[in-house]
Amino acid sequence: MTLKIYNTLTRAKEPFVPLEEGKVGMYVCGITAYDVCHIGHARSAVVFDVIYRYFKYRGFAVTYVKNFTDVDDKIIERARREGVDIAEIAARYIRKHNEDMDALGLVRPTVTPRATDNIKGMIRLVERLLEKGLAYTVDGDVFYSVERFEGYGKLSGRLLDEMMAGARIEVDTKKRNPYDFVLWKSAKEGEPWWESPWGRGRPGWHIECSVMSQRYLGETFDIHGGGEDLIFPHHENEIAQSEGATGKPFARYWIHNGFVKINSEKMSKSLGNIFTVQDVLKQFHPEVVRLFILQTHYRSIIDFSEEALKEARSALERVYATLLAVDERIGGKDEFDEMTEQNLSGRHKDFFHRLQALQGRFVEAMDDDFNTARAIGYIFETLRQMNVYLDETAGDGSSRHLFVLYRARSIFHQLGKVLGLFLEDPVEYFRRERARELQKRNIDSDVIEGLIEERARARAERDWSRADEIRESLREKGILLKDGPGGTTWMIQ
RNA sequence: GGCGGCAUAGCCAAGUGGCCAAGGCAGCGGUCUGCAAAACCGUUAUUCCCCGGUUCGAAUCCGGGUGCCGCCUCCA
Repeated sequence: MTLKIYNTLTRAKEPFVPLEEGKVGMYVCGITAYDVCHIGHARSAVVFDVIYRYFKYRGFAVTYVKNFTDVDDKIIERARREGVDIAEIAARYIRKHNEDMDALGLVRPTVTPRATDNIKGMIRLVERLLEKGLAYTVDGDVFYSVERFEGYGKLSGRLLDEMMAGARIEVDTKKRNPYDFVLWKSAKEGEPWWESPWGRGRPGWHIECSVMSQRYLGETFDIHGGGEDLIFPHHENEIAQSEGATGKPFARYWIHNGFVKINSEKMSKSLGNIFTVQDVLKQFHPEVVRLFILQTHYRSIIDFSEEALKEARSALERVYATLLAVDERIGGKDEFDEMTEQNLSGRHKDFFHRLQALQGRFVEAMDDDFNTARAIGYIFETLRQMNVYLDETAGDGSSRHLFVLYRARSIFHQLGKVLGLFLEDPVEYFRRERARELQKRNIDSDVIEGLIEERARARAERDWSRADEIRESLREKGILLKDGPGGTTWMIQ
């Protein structure tokens, strides 16, 4: 089976053939550290996290590089406003970024380089571009001359001539072509600077990615990723810089994730509809957020709303409810060495085969341009079969039955590990979710317990109207009671 | 103006030439229950925006139309 990837560069799904067999080099544009991460960052991060995990699942040795931009106009602006050093701003938002990403259950990349640790490399690259006549200097600024690079526009699929026709372009008399971009920017008074052959200044936006990708992955590498908004101009410019300097192909496969909309509107500061990762994670379990993201193909637009998150939560709860049932059935037993498929028959064997089929279908879906939506569909299909199997085998304590359940659980964990889902202990999952909901609603569990006791007394006296009254009053607060043989338990809707 | 994307059930969303058009949410029916809820099971699109065309056969390819959206400016 071949893994296929949609390559923005060719606008087609292509079989993935790594540069070096069994290895993948992957560079993803990280954040500019000037503000907290929002749900759009979360989507991109989760998507590439899953791609990273899937490559590893498929047995590749992956080098995953994700950079931090820690010098930039927006950082400088923020530092000025707060009256602190840019390093402080960058450090603060890198820290917050890491907290958010850890909370979302992301695997840390192999390397997370920072722009300011690579200034020398950037200067060398700019010098190389000047030597090749692809760049020019004006008053301490260095610009890339897009007209001198033949392939300019190949990633975004636009031609310089066409763009010039209608675009709004700021008048910058220093540039020879409006689409020339700055490689090195001279420092104004009060701005951070580094010494360079062109005087004190700082790097332009795009140059860091050319330098850091090359440093960790080589001049040509397998995969470059980021949000679709980065296609132009950022990634286009990276190609111009890197290929212009080396004369070799830059990234071979370009992967771009789609945008997040908020309640059907574009997320933007002016609309004030930016949801930060922190806010969302206060409301929802990280796996709910991941499931929400991964239920849509990564290249499609996804519409974020509280409603959509709630739907994802309902779906995730079903998985944990089943895993809980499986855990309860299995108990602590985990020795099934003597069991094999040959010991199975009937419905045990049938379900066992379905489990094995799931693995194959999962890989087939993921191989098709990381189709997590389809893969998750297969998982839910198997989940239903698992519930049927659990029903049919109620009361069965045989070791062949427990063996099948044990395998089911481990397959769910194995596939879940690729998606970053279903990894919590089910008991712990429900405990945490209940606590989260109580806190959100500011309800004290002692009060609930008290009412339940009162209702238990009423029920013992067959005072159904009083019992129903209590149930109803709790239901109004979103507390649902469940009467079971061991007493009454409750949950939050 | 240029480039590109999308349109599939009440909602979300897979599917890009051929088994009954995945899956999730919601709804409905059932199991269970003092009644419920939760959970579970079952069920919900003769049809894939419209009109033509290609084909033995199309949601899937081609042409036209309509609607929505993104990028071209910092942006994941």
